[in-house]
Amino acid sequence: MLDIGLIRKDPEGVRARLATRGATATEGLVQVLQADEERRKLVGEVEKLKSERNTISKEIGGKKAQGESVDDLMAGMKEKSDRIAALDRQVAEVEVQQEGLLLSIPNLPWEECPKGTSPTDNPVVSKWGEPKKFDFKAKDHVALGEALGILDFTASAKISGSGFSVYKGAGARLERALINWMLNLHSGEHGYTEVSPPFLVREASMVGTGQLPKFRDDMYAVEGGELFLVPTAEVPVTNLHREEILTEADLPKRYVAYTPCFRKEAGSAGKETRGLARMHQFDKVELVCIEHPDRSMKALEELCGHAEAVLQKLGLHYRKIELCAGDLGFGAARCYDLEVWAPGMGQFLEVSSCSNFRDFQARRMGLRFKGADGKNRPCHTLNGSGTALARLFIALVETYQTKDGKVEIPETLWALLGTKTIG
RNA sequence: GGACAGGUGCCGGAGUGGUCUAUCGGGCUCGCCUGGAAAGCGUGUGUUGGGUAAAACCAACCGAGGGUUCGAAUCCCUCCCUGUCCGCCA
Repeated sequence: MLDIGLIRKDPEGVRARLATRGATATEGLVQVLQADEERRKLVGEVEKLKSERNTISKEIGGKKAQGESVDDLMAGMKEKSDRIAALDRQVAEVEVQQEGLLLSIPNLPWEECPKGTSPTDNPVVSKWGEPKKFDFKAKDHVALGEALGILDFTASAKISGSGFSVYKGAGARLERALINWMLNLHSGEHGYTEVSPPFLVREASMVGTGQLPKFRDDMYAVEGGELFLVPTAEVPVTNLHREEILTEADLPKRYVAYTPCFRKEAGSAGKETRGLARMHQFDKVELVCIEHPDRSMKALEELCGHAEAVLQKLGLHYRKIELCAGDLGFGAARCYDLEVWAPGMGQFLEVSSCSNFRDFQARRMGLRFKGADGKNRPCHTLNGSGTALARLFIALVETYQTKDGKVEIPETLWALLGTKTIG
């Protein structure tokens, strides 16, 4: 959520920065300013009346206590109260309107965000490793996995339909080993506190991180309740400190959490849907950081480095790209994507998205810290996948496949997996 | 799911219609005192919105939302949460 004070103070500056996201990003700006002006006018009016009412009510109390007549004071009080009630209703109405508009306006891109309007404008920041070369025709993970009996798409389709997966045997164990290994890495070596959060969250939490109200169609809602299945651990974990005022000494807060992620993926049918690449349910280990505004850009580099460490330790070729303003997610001010090379599919797959939201989410969830000057300011929040499973699984089995259809597992996972080779 | 008891400030804990400007105690801040500390004394101590150059000042907030009233922490309704017991259950 943008700061209404900033919009009021510099509407043209805000408009110009939002416009770098694309033409539709500035929708609602005019209306939100109108609502703000209307709201302040009404509030001024009603508070003056309330002040008068408070004064007279006290006088009535005092006179009654001394047995004096209060008839003259009572005259007109009912009308005043009715007028206040009517104005209060108007204020509430305008507030709801203003809040709704503010919640639907995306974040301001970082001042130095790459310009651009589509994914093709995203600059490649760096590459790590080399694409794996084979002296045979590399299979994709679907062919490999089904032949090895570690993936069963027939079963998952039967149980739940398309967009779901069944891992079996060494496949299931590999999934679990990867989750454990990543949690151990981030909590043990990168200084994150491990959290195991709820997988169902209330609407307010989804509003806090920005999924709602705008992206309701992408979320799974529990029938009859107001709970939603988490689309990412970012939601429950960032909301750990919702409506809190932290001290500067509390910052940074770093959390790592494993959760399954549930996404409807509405409108993405047919794109990248082969095998495990796009699921309605997938596992993910997520990194979350709550930081001081002065340090959040540095924290983004660190957090992204922690995600990169996963790919490096597994010896997987990947590239790091920075999203241009036009490709930035709704709440992000700056974002890096990590894309791992899947040699069987012959393409890069996004396994991590590391974003700095600055104060956008913090404003929505009332997450503040008390500064040295005693003033409360919104914290900055960041998160990044560290990393997403399914696609990591794809890259791993496709990269380490052998000519005879086996998979040779990197040494880092041997102990947790209990074997060096699958097949 | 059922019954009962609760939810007040940083913490404990009063307050059942009117100077509540939320008693009191503890904690913490700053100051005095002291060689230094403790004790003691004094002082201050929330959030949000409006307002202002900044203040002053004003309004709202006693779990949340409605209602009654000139006036609500207090009375009424709905909901949420916590505790205890019962039921159910991994």
